Amino acid sequence: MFTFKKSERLCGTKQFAELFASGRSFVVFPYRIVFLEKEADNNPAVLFAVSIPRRRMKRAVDRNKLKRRTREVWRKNKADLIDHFTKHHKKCYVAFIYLENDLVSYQVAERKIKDAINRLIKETSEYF
RNA sequence: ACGGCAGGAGACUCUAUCGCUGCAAUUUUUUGCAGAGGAAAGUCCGGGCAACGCAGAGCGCCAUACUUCCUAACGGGAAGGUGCCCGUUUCUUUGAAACGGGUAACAGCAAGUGCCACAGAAAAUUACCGUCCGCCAAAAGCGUGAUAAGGGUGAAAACGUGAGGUAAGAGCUUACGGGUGUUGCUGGCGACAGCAGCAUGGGGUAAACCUUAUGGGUUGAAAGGUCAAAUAUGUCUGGGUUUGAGGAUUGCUCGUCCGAUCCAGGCGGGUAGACCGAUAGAUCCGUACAGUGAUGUGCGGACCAGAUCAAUGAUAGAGCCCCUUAUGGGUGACAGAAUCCGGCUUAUACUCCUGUUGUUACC
RNA sequence: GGUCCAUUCGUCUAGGGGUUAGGACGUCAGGUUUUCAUCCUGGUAACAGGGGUUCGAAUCCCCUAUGGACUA
Repeated sequence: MFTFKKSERLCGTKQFAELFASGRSFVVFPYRIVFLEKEADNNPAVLFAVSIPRRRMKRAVDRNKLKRRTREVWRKNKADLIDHFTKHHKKCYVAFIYLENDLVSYQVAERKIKDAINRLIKETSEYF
């Protein structure tokens, strides 16, 4: 249940173009969350991506560290969201874009991402 | 003992749980193994590899620059030569020699051209003051006159000192010293060194244009190849004839080719995406031999990341280290593979080693 | 990933070895005006950082930092 395989990640030019062209977004600082609901198919219900702009984090070490922290928190907390979408026979693309100029600790990131997941469930529920 | 500087080596370890990427086995969900660096960085050089120029040649452009060697190659490295700087010792007190260390874009301004601000007479066929000669009885003054010793300027001033010589002077001559070029001999593979002879007086600047020698065809894996939904409808290969408007071809020129038509043959091109390129190699470890050394050769052993919106992580505990200190708290630098190798440069907490230097204490 | 370029007052720029680095806008002070604007006078303020070549470097060369362009 706490897996995070290749099939659960957002890959390819087309998927990213679709998400950023027609997706909606909100901000839970320090993350901006972009998401797009779709009809369910055989693939996993939620596809996830994280993006750290080079403009904000100069060094590759810091960008890697943040991406790994974000993915780790997502891996541990995504279960509620997957239940929510499979129950309504939908799927969803989600991207997290980092907005802060400094590193955040694991504990802060975990609290913020939990908030973001709850907000995402609330936002998408209005359409079902 | 402590501190500074320079160089070199290492650059956190282990356990548990939950995950990620690749490979192998098992077989259809499990198991096992492996999983960032000394700089992976900057992209400053050199190569492997690949495509292109439908043959190629020249010019241009770029790079390098003491010698010999190493290397696949290099602008890298090793050993040496020369100049400069520093230290020690000896002779001696002007200085010289030996040893050790550091340093050098160290070919050529004695090939040509350019530039050398201000100051100064003059910045390179010198002439303001001065000295001498001539005109004039003399002085003052004048001169297609001679000269460059003395003066001050400047970053830099036309070999230095003594003697002779001269109207006055001057390498004009000569002795000594030192510079440059060149010839011969000796030593060295060579750069070069030593000795002897001859010539010469020649400012600096090539990280100014340039000359000489050597090297480089151009472009880089987003190169390039295979399969191939969608979409659009032509295009390629070989041979012959004719002709050259326009075009293509590496920065330019020459050259070459495309063009028109006839004959024969073929079906291809290609976006999203997938795969190859792409991870076994100028590889690593140990050892013996050759060599002053860089390095090479032989033997034995090992397999050591391979992703593609991009893996190598998170949590907890223990140890190591630091600060306060019996508790407790904190830190672990620089930094993250992207086609692969060899270098260079830059960044680097802490620990250890070597050299050098300073302070304090003791003998 | 690769290939190039740039960095000069607060801003835009000139200068390509030789005075005190020039100009415009801005800003500050004074003057003009009853006051403000305009105008006039004067001031302030810069060669990205480090090293080298040279008598002398903003300029030439090397390293570093920052910013930008092109290439799918």
